[in-house]
Amino acid sequence: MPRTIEKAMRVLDLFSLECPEWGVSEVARALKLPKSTVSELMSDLAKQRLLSRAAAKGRYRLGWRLFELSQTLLDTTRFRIEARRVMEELVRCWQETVHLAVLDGVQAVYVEKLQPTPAVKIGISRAGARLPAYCSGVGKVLLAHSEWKYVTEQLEDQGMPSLTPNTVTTLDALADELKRVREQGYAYDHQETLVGLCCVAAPIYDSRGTVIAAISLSVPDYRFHPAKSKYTSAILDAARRISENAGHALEEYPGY
Amino acid sequence: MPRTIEKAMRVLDLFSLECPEWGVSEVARALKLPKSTVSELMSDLAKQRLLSRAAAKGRYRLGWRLFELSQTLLDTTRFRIEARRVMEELVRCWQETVHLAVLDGVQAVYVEKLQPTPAVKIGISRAGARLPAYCSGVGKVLLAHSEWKYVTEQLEDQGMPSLTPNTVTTLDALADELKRVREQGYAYDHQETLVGLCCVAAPIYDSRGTVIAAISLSVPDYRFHPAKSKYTSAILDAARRISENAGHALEEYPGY
DNA sequence: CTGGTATGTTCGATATAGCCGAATACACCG
DNA sequence: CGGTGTATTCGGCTATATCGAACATACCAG
Repeated sequence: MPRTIEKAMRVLDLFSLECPEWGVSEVARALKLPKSTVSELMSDLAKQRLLSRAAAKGRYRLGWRLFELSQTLLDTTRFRIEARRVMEELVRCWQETVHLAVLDGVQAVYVEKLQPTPAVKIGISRAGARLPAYCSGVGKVLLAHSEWKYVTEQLEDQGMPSLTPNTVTTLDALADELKRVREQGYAYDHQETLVGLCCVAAPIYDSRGTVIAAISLSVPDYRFHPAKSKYTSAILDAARRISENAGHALEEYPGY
Repeated sequence: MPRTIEKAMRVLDLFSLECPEWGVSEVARALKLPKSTVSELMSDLAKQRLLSRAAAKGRYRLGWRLFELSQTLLDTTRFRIEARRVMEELVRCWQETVHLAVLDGVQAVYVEKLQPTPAVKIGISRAGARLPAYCSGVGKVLLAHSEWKYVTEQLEDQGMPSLTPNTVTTLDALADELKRVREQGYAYDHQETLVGLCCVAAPIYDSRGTVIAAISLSVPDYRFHPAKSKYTSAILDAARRISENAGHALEEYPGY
């Protein structure tokens, strides 16, 4: 179990929107490691272009090799192109925010976020953001179709802190909820991530019938309830079209 | 000098558009390393979410952590938003391919590529692609404004293979060319990357007057020469607008 | 022009941590 | 069922990452 990789990731994880630049000493302080260790580690990360620095002894930024690798990841994620097309249509039609997410461990990673043009920004979500899956619509859809044994293990380790009063915070409650999600073929999020915000989310299947992603509509509370069923069928239809394009034969699966 | 990082990158670099999935044995064979070593390394990369695998013992794909990190890189690259706006305008106006690139070492990395809608695809370039800088328009612009000492060192190591008969292949010729680029404030690429393709490229400055990126128009040979000067002033104008938006006071620099 | 306190890098002895071969386990195929 | 192909586990060896001290710079205030 190469600890070097882990340490390297702890360094990379420091870089964020708020703190996009880090010096050796700052990192050493933040991670409580000797400066010398950090200096060598970061210089090597820079050699591999995972980090870059403007001046020869200046502070570091994230390196373009990350973008490179990320692009080959995206370019080999087939459903993304069709998903984007359908998402654009959804936004145009409903004037609400649409998310596309994949499961990574027990966390949902937003692959794409589309908003009605010059809208009020919703919450903190952005493409590339990572969020515990148990407390969002897309997340619950993804968990519902993954191995329960693994999910419990992970969540027992990581805990289930509540983001709002409505967040599911026990494994039992989550098991019930996921069962419902599987049966009905979609998931609601009633202000579980953010107070005042509701979502409907539906699974995207590939040709083997595996759930590979989830798509959701996010709508402010007051606008959501009156038209709940309309939003639901809209997101189901969108998910179905993306799945079909990915080669999925739909008839056999629930919710359609 | 942590060799672990280097090895990890050698693994990640195997993943490409053509080969997006790798098993442990395949990687071991490709890198001529013991399976056991590779197994542990890749399993750890997966723990850090730099790799992911569908099944518990299946083949690996690139992991979403890469996308996550890449997004914070992009989101902290300020000039990108304005650059994209200007690029869209360029494409609409000239109906030609536009590239945005940054320098990484002595290689150019394409940050963005825009094409006239359903056009013939130009060459192999795509966002996220990496290309030796000495043989492209954007590359020469970027090299022209970076430290010559470092450039020579690197190019002596890496060599300067020619991609077309027109490629600059000696340091002396490159020095001359870069001098010209600095003086005139833009660079031409006359079929140096790809036979039949020409470019004009111009530098993008930040508020401190540092060149942070380059933008280019790529035009088929036969269309380029008749309208060379039009394309040139178009790309200069675009670069100027992006630079200004990035806080650059333009008057003091050549080429404008 | 100091002395003080930041910064980042270099070095070498130390012990840790990653490495590799052999053994294990599982899948698939004829 | 043996014969391939996967991938993982184990443990001993040694290479290798680590850490503190020393060394460079740079900056600021007295």
